[in-house]
Amino acid sequence: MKDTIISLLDGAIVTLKHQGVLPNDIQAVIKVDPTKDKAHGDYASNLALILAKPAGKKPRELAEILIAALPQDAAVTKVEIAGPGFINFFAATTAAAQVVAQVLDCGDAFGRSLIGKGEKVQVEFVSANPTGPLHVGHGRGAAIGDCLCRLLEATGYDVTREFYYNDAGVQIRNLALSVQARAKGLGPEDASWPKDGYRGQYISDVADDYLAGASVAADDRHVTAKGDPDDLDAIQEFAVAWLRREQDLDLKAFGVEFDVYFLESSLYEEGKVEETVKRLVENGHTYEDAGALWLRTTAFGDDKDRVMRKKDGDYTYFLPDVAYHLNKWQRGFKTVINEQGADHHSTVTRVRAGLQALEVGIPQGWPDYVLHQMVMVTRSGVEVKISKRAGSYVTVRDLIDEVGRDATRFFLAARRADSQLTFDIDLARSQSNDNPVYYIQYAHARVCSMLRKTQDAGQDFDHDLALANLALLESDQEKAVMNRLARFPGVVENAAKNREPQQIAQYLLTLAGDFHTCYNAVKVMVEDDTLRNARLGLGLATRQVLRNGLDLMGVSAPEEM
RNA sequence: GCGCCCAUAGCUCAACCGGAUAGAGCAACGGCCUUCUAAGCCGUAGGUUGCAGGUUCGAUUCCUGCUGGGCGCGCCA
Repeated sequence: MKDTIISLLDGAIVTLKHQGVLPNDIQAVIKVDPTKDKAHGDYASNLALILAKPAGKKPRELAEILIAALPQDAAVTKVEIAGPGFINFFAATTAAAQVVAQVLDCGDAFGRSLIGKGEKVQVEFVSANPTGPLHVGHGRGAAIGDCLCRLLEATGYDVTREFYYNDAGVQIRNLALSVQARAKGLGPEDASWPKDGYRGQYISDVADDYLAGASVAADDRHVTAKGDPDDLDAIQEFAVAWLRREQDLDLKAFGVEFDVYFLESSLYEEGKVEETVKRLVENGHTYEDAGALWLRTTAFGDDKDRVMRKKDGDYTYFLPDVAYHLNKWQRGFKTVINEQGADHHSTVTRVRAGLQALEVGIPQGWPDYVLHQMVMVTRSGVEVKISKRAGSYVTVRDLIDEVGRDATRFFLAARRADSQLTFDIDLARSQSNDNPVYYIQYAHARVCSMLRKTQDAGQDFDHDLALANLALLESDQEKAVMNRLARFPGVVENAAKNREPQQIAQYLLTLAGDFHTCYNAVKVMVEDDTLRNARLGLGLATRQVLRNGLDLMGVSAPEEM
């Protein structure tokens, strides 16, 4: 429909250029948008406003000329000029109703597109170090990152989900020391407890399993405990595997799967870190000062230079980061999106600067970042800060256990990444109309119920009869639903392009609202076969889009509630 | 002090690369279940989009300055 209108307007411009009414050199990107207010018709274009200046005419006057030159089309019943010069189009019912046929025809594919042309995209998200269970912040990253991947897949990209983690640094040593302390019967209150040791209950669990000689299997490793409390390296190996498994279980419970787990240690083992240093030094972007090796990142927009190699000879985290991203580039990812907590935003400029200094043709501003702000969890209006499992933070699993996977995913992905999020446990777990997840799922279940009812009555849905009678869907409420359905592909495209998963959540809420309104206004189970089937067709199309949208968020679409 | 992000109804949040009268939900008030699931619907009320300027036909959206909040400013990650 939208495309039809664009081509009509295009036709008008061509005609007017021929007639000399419009200058030939005029270039216009024709924009047609669905209207917010149905008094403005179904679609509107600001073309006359855009062209007014180059055409040397007043907007409303130009709008009149454009309308006069508009080719006839059965899909458009009325065209009006409104406001400062908008051209409003009223779609014929039959034309608008075609979306129902289209949705039923496309099924799961409705809303999907090939915009990405199979281009490889890598999305790195979560990337938690294996030092504890995943916390809410990781949860937000997981929800946003996974939804983003689903959006990119739906728009035709070849997506790789990647999880990067450090399995060897100072913090991992700290983990091993903490487990060792527990294995030796020490607690945080003891004088010899490691400085900055991890205190959660899970540390004791790891220690117990280690002493018991347990085996753990994670996605990318399998380790059997040695049981010797004096062997710190063995403890470390076991602890990392144990927490990798723990995080695997967190992610599994959350319904997120990764294609690649990338180990920071592999960059050292394969000499990638050394290579990166060498390249940076050769390019003349480094210098030594106070026993450390520095990279002149200020030459690439950073506000201070950064240490690459500490005076003790170890590298800072920053260097493997650069090596890792070089690796991504070398794997052929022209588009890489890093989903991270905004508390790490300072790494963005740094990593990009390092990549520029490599001088290997990586574009400025590569890779892309999606940064999410902090999450605060509240219960009964009070911030929740502790969890038995992890000690000082709320875990993803705590939330899933308490409010369920659907609500957790929805709540964490339904807000813009760059605004702070308050996760209200009471709201998320309430089985009531306060809860937006249920509002959407209920709409889906309602259609399913409707379908069951007709089947019970021996009035099975007649697909052909429905499609032949879509013109009967005449009420304002039905039209509102149809117009909403028609917008879905555009919303998906936009959400993917802008990397904004929350747009899907928002869309689903409005679609569910349109549907509930329609449900109350228009009865589906009527005697008239043609009418009943047409309406049922609309219901089924709505169900399909709700399902497709929920699937993009990784949220289930229950058949009954 | 410097950098990044945010500020929209009493509360939680939307607003589709600048569009028409800024929208939902919750909370408040008034209605709707012998009829497809009331986890729903209809109606009423609620706003100087933090403040002050600027850009233009038009600004919640873009720019500048301020105020308030979050995060960061390690040879930690």
